[in-house]
Amino acid sequence: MSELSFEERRELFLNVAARLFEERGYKNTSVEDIAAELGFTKKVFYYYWKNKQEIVQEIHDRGLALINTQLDAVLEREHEPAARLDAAIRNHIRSVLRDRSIAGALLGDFDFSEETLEGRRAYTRRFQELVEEGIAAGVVRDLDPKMLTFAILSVCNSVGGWYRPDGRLSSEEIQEIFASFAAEGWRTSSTGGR
Amino acid sequence: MSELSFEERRELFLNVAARLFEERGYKNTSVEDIAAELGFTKKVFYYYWKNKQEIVQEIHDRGLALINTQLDAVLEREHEPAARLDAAIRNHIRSVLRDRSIAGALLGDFDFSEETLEGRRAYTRRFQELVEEGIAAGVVRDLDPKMLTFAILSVCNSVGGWYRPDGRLSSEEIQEIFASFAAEGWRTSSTGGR
DNA sequence: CCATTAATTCACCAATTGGTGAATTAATGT
DNA sequence: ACATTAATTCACCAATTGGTGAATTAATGG
Repeated sequence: MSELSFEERRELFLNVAARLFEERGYKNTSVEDIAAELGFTKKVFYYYWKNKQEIVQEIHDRGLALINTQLDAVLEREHEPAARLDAAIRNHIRSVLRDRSIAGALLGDFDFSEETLEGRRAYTRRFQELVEEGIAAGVVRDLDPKMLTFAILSVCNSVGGWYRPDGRLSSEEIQEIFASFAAEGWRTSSTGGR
Repeated sequence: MSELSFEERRELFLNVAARLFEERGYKNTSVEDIAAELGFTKKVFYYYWKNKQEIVQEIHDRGLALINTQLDAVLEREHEPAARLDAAIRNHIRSVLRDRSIAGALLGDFDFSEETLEGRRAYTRRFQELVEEGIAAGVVRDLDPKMLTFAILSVCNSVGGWYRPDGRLSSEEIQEIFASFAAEGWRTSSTGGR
């Protein structure tokens, strides 16, 4: 009758914690809050987790691993530089919209381990490489690659801050709008030329 | 010999608090930290301020008032819809780069009063109106105005998150890159037409 | 049934922190 | 000098919170 394994129970904590961190912020969520949400004393939390830092770390690491894996798959299918960057952007937005803990992880206010921060930097670097390849191929504007990468990622990340599944627009629509904005900006391309 | 008025002393606290909030975050800055930075006991803080909420509120409100005033001035000079939106964007980026407390205020994690939140919404609405005027005039792409406004502002705000005055690029360069990205996106305009 | 291990609770500690009351010192006008 | 007010300090409270030790209950295998 005891249905859940140790790992499954951990998963339970993980999901609840991710949701609460994202709703109230890391500092505003106590270990007791997390445990209480599952009907437990906070000591139970410490039975499954070493400390508060460990769980937020794991939320972050899983989110980053997921988005990286999906990016692998996406990039395998695209070969033209502009298409690759566009696909990476759409993958990022999609990930953030689907799994809110990813947004929380990427924007969070907690202090991560150096290792985790390096993971974040590595992901950013993947993007910057796509940008640089695009510039080299002449399909991406010749702006400072680092700044351009930051700008693109900030657009992608921002949707996580306010998107609600029951909102006016579907996640597909939002993805389309933001990816399109990142690619073309707000200005009407003067089709008349010049 | 006592050189500072009550108001001037308040200003002192205001500046220090703004800097600390922005460096460490609101929750991670104690009232004692703020007072200690000025060589005071924390009780002195409470001599000049009602509570912690009051000072963060005032930081936010001043920042918002400043950026609104500057936007007034900027918009008085521009009349063509595209130029107005572009000028508003540059004004926003410039403000965020110059006064770091504005970035902190716009991105902060504290819980604001309803009144303050309304101020924030009003500022966003000004932007959205510029976007809508641009769409009506055919100089801004016909994307969902609200989403487009969010996307633009998220780009503008993001610079506040990592800009350091002693960094590789000047604030003018950053402003140019981000405003340009917001307007045109990352994709090379295929000058070949189509 | 019993011994062992897994899971959970209770009561507590220590540190931090927002905030306060009462007393003390510095400045000021008269 | 002196009374008054402005400015500041000290000691403290109460609440929150991350984390722990010891005991207790539930599950399990022999």
